[in-house]
Amino acid sequence: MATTQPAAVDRPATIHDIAALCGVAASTVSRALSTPDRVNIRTRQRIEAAAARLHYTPNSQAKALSSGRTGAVGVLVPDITNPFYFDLIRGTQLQLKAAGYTQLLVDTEESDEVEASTVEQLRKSADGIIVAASRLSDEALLNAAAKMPLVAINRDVAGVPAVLIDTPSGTSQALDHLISLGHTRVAYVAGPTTSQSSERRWTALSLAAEERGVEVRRLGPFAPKTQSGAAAADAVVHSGVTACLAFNDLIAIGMLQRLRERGIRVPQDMSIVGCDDIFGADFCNPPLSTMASPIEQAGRVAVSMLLAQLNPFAGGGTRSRSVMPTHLTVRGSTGPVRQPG
Amino acid sequence: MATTQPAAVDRPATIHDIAALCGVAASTVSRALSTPDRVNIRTRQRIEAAAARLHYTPNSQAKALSSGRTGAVGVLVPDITNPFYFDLIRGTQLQLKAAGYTQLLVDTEESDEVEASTVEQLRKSADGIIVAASRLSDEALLNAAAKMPLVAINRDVAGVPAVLIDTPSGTSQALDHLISLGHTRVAYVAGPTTSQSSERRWTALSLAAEERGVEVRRLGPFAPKTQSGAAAADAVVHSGVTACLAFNDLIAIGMLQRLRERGIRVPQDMSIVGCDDIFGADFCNPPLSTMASPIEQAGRVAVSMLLAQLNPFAGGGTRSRSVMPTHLTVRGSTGPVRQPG
DNA sequence: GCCTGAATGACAACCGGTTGCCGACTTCTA
DNA sequence: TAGAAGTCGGCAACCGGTTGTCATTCAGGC
Repeated sequence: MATTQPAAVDRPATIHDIAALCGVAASTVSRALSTPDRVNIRTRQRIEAAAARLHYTPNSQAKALSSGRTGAVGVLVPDITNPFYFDLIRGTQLQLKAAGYTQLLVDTEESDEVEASTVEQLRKSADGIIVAASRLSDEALLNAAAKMPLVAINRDVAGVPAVLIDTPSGTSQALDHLISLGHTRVAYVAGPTTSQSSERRWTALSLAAEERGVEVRRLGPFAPKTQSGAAAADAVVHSGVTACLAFNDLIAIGMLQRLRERGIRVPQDMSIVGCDDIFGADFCNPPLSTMASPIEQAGRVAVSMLLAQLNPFAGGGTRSRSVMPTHLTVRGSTGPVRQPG
Repeated sequence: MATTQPAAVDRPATIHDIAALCGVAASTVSRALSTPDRVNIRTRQRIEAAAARLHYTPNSQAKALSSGRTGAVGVLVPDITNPFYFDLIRGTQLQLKAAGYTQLLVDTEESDEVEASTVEQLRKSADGIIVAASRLSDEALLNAAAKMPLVAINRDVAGVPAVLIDTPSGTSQALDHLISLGHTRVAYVAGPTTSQSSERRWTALSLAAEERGVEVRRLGPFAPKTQSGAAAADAVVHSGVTACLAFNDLIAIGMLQRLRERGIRVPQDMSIVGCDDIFGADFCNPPLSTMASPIEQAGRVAVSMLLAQLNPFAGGGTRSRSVMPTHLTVRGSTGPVRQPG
């Protein structure tokens, strides 16, 4: 059967096949498909019919090569398996797809070198990139942003368009919450020293604490993984505080486990506030009070900002900075301070 | 400073730039870089030096267009935010990167149509694809596999290379575990009807139950999300069983929450076994007994099988099927049956 | 009936590589 | 020293589109 078909070898159809079928030049086919106004409506309809008949799909490589636009956007995250990024990735994916772009997702393995080389490579194979929690130095990031359209997420560098999640201001909410429960000695369980948001959060927190006349101390740094939770828990207990803010939910969840092993009750003996409201924060034991942020939305916003850079027409004034609010979600891991004595 | 540089407009260097710099033809540069034996060692070294000086990086689009190889592999998952896929994705990513390939990750949104169109598109822009938990019909999948190198994960279709996770045999372990705890009435909380593994698991389970003389009943189907857990929990309670196997951990975790709301204790009043051992299964409340499988390894194996298809040399006999074992991990969600009366 | 201009479509160069083919130069052999 | 064999590098076509330029056609205006 199949062999009796006239034209179709089972190779994807090209514009040349369509051109031959319609008796026009390949360039006409190209125009009919990309700038329909440039071609007579009758010709165009013939071409469209032929394209449909041949199941024509444009070759994105060729398109990219000749037009310089790849239709792809790189999304760089430090660690795919960190649940924090799930919703972010989903947000970017949905928004990119809606705009007809392909998402190139890369795990940079928490490494600035991998990140740098990925950026360099993507410079040719993507139209722009979105970098979450970049490990690059300020100048390296600025440099990258100068070379190609780029939006950073959770990284604040002058001159680099960014979507920021305003956890610093969330920390004062969290602190107020703890104060309202009677806590006066609070620890901050810091994330990696390379994390800008950890730094900014600490700054905001210590400032807020000073204003309110409570004591905060900083512990760490700890890697943002559940495995670090044990060490963090021990450090917190040893420090003598009654409550703590963890850099993120992974650490907080790890702490929960360690504290249970040690027979320290949460929240009776220790209150814990996490950050990010990741998958799992609502069903761990006890459920985690945490600073929730609209991560998926952050992803979408980042995409919109990038697309605005890519085609400056299409309205939508090009914001170069967007701050997502954070709010405290109180669950079971925070409670009144234990009355001494 | 930068403006005083002679050649470099700030455009990525091409082989033509190198050729001009070395006084050779572009084709020679191409050969020096891709088939080094084909070119004199002295010429080659000059070219390599020039390439380094110019920070030359090959343009992958152009490479793909002319050679037909893209250096990319598509990885399709039904839902990126399902934690089950995290480790899978990480496994494929690591293995692909090690082999010098780029991973194109796509979320097919649980839709066979999206999946089909993605496959069609990837046919040109990737050298091969890995499809996890395909929603395609058997014939569609077979057809896709005929058109391009493809490896399926968790999908068993004759003629389609696959990595299978042997949960069916895991179910009898789980059943034995429950029987050893005294349970005789057990429910299977089924996943989507489109899921082949749900079907196979049910088949294996009902067979094992018959052999052992215990009663199993099937409930569902339920969507593989925590949100479905509530309905599943209610159905299980209503069915009068004392233990159940859930299609996956997401449903099981959702059930845990619902049961707690209803004041039904796990495991005293109801034992639950999940499947997949996803992120969160170890810290939910109570920690979930579950069928654990080496998902990351499954991803790696899938990549190896695909690469074996791509370059049939390089040894490593092309297996077309690989089965990953499953084992039961017992945690807190299963316990002795409650003595009636 | 001629001129102007818009509409239309063909031609060809180009994007950045790869690769088949061939000629020139070396080197080895007889 | 001539001829054969092998090395090495250049030419040019090609991958599948895009796009600037230009010739042709046709309609309308005078």
